[in-house]
Amino acid sequence: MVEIKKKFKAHGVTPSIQRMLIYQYIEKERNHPSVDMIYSALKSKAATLSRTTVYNNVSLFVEKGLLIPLLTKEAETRYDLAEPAHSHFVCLKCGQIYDIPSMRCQSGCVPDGFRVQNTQVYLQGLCSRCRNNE
Amino acid sequence: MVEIKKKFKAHGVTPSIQRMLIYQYIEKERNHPSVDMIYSALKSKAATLSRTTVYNNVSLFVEKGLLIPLLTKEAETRYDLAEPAHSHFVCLKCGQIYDIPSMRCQSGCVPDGFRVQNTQVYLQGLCSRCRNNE
DNA sequence: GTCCTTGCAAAGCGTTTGCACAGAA
DNA sequence: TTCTGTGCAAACGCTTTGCAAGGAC
Repeated sequence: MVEIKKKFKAHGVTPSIQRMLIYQYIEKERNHPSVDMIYSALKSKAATLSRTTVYNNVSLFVEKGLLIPLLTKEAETRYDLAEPAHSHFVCLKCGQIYDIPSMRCQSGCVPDGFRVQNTQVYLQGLCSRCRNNE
Repeated sequence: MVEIKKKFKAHGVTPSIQRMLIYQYIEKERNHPSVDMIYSALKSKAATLSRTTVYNNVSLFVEKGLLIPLLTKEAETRYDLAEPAHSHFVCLKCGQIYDIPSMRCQSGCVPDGFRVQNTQVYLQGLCSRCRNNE
């Protein structure tokens, strides 16, 4: 918890009980959760927690650079720690999202005058579990 | 139109007037359109066209491998030609999506037993127009 | 006739917004 | 008090679904 407060301070986020719980959940579970996954997991610990608060705070975390929203085709947006940078493998069968080492791509692909700020790489295919169950 | 019919046949899509118009629009405009962009552009040419038909057919095109849905954080899903494979640059300021050459990433990043079927790379930053207007 | 396609209308669902209350400084 | 954070309820908007009518074969 002390670590989380430090991280909040470094990113200009004032702590609250709800914020701590939400961030702690994401950092601990590493399951690329949706708002509803966070809400469902935490409402037993914080009975009055509302979905709105989860929405408010994951948006704040994204704005402050603590989280990134993952680009998926699912209806629900899923979130992940912004640091350290890494790429993702999405299983087309079970939908599981796996963290993989950050992939670097060669430069020179962008037209003159464009400035790249960040890169998101999504590998799509079958994970080993789903291949074994085929 | 004859070309489109050939392409449809090669992908197992039976032609209809609506399907031809929709695919022709995407192929010609190259603007990574949303369903609504397609619908708005075509309803003058086909007065009875419905949004449902556009939804039905872009989904069919995706299923048959003619289109891919782009991974974006916008509310509306946007679509692009599946072939030839290429990557995308998304301007964080104006939202414009640019096609860029397909970026290849080095192998060995995926755990054993995983099979990669395709890769989607999104570069995010500022396009030259937005940089000049800063 | 059968089967596929179209398209209107309504429902579904994740997300956002309005607003009032609570809590900290 | 003043400002920030919380959370209920309602609204919003993209998408999906139900279903009936039209068209091809």
